[in-house]
Amino acid sequence: MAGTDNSRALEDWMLPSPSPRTLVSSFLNEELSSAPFSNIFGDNSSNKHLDGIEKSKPFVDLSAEETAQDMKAPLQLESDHFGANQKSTSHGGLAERMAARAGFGVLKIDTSRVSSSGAPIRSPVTIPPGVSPRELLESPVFFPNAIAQPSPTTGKLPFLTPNNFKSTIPSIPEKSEDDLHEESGFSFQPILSSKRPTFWSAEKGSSVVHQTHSIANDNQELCLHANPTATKEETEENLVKPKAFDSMLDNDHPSPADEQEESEENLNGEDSSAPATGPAEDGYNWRKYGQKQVKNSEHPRSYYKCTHPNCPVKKKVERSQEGHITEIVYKGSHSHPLPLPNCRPNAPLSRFNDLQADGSENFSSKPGHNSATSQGIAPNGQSSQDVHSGVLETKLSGSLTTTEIADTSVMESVDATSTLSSNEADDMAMHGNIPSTNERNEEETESKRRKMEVCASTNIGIDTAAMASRAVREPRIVVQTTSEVDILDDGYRWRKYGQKVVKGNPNPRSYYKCTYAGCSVRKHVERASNDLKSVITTYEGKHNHEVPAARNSNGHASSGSGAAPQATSLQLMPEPAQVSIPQLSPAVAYGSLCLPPQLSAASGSFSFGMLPSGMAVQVPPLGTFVPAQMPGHPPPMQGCAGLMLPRGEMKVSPEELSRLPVANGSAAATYQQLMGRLPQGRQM
DNA sequence: AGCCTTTGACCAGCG
DNA sequence: TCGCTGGTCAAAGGC
Repeated sequence: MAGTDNSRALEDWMLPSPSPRTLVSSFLNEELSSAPFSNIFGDNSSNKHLDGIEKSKPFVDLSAEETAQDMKAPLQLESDHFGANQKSTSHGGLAERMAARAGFGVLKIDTSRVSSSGAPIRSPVTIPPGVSPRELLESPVFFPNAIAQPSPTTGKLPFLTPNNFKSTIPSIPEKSEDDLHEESGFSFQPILSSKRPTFWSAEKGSSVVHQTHSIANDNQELCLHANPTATKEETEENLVKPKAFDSMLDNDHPSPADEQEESEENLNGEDSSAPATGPAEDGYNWRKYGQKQVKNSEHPRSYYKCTHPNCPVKKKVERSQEGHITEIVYKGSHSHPLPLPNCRPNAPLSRFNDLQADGSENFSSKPGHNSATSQGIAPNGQSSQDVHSGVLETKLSGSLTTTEIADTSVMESVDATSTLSSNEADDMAMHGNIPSTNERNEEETESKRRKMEVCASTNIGIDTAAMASRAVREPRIVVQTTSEVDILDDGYRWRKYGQKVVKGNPNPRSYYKCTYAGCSVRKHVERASNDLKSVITTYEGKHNHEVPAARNSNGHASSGSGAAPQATSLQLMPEPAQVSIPQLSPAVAYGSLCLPPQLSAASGSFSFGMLPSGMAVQVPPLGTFVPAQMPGHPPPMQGCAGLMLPRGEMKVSPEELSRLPVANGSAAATYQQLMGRLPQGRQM
């Protein structure tokens, strides 16, 4: 079909673009993070986001004939999605509201540190001192697929592997735009991340940032925000954190779990001042249209609709009197990309301040995830799920289960935490058929899961009550992808210690332990009983270590797991074996055009931008250049390294740009060429 | 002024 | 057909 390629291309490229933040994070180290990121950006970059939105409609160059396999897919990079002035006005409440709206935890950014610097943040994209680039790096936005999701257990970004891309992307059905809109499945991308402060986090320390992308059917809404200046209500999304689950929907009262988390953070020396209050949002705008007390529930149920025109997505939220979210059920699939705070109509720029303060992210974010669609590869439905573009840094204070089946995503809370303390039991169960705690929990959770699966919708349930009662317990996270992917390759190293067939699923379940010394994280992987292409991975526990160094194409761990690499240690690693850019989400494509970070590292600051609107450029193959692995950081997104230029900053004609050697992997050369065109003062 | 929340009433599905 | 229940509508008020 002639339209197939275009559709694919559209689908791929229309996906939510990675946040510049994420791009930056891919190559920044912690040292750099302390530098005033805003220095790089000129005033020009600020306050242009709105304008950029209008101009960026042709986000995707459909004229490109390259197929997804071509590695030459034209990419029109959008720039000016960055927010305007960054003002750390509101530090709390916004995130909470966002969380409530989106049903996700809100990333909280310690803006206090930012403000303390005394330097006004002008750059649309800024990384507050103290904010580790890791968070940026962990941004799910970078993940073209579910596999690329941050580890459910740690929130770290998983290492993107060619296999993942190859295995998932091809499975993405080609859809017309109409189809995308008609998709009713729920895309969900629960991403739990570490407690570390994230780029977006504005609240004290906080915690978990979840970032996802929504499909970008509507380019107009596909605005990238580097600027945390968003309005309160607009920033509350995309962030999914278990903690937030407790506090979603304007919960002003931290749950015991939250408190526990904070305590843990304190112990860890991490900023825990972040209030546990506030709802988490997924980046979408919700309008409450009803509330009522439902039978058999001690908690009132609130009904929300996505405020986007013609968007059928609804969600139900139940929360306890204490404000704890007890259940969130999503229905439908967003027919639009995640509305970014500064992209929203009528959204005052001043509100961005709140966004930043709250650390909410701006990118898409639909709960739900799946290998193919998460991170914006596919908009909706089976193969395409909305992606949460928001950064989610999560405090895993509760149990969380995510299940996706076909176009249905289900996330429900499960009492699986008890299994965390019974690893031995699991072992016994493995070898002696003794029901492990897992399995015991499984039964009770299974019914819930099935119940939710029955609904052709995405459900997110958070049993906050259970969470409260098990405040300290580790969460159990179940992620079911709709594509056949090697979900095992999540960046961590696992040792298989058993396999068995569990009740209700003819497919054997494989049990794995994290091979890291002292790490008790386990997971089991099985295919869905009703969908051979779906893989359900259940994680238990949280990694007490960082994601192991990324492995190169040969399967060997890359260097960098030891000493902290400098931001300038960007490595050019031709990896022909890797998936070509066209097979990746726009996020990757963006990253491919990013410029080498080391050039910006000299000044201790960095910035990024995007290519001028209307430009379609060829992107280098994935892996053309890869930032060095940073200790304690997830493997950098391959192909994502660099500096992006604010739109308008770079005066390069499409013709010239197309000739830039980015396609052959010469990112540095590209960078230099581009930088040479930048106005003085913009360069690093 | 516009958006959102609240809240009581209404509607629809189901047993 | 009726009652129950969940879901939705829409007016009113707040922000």
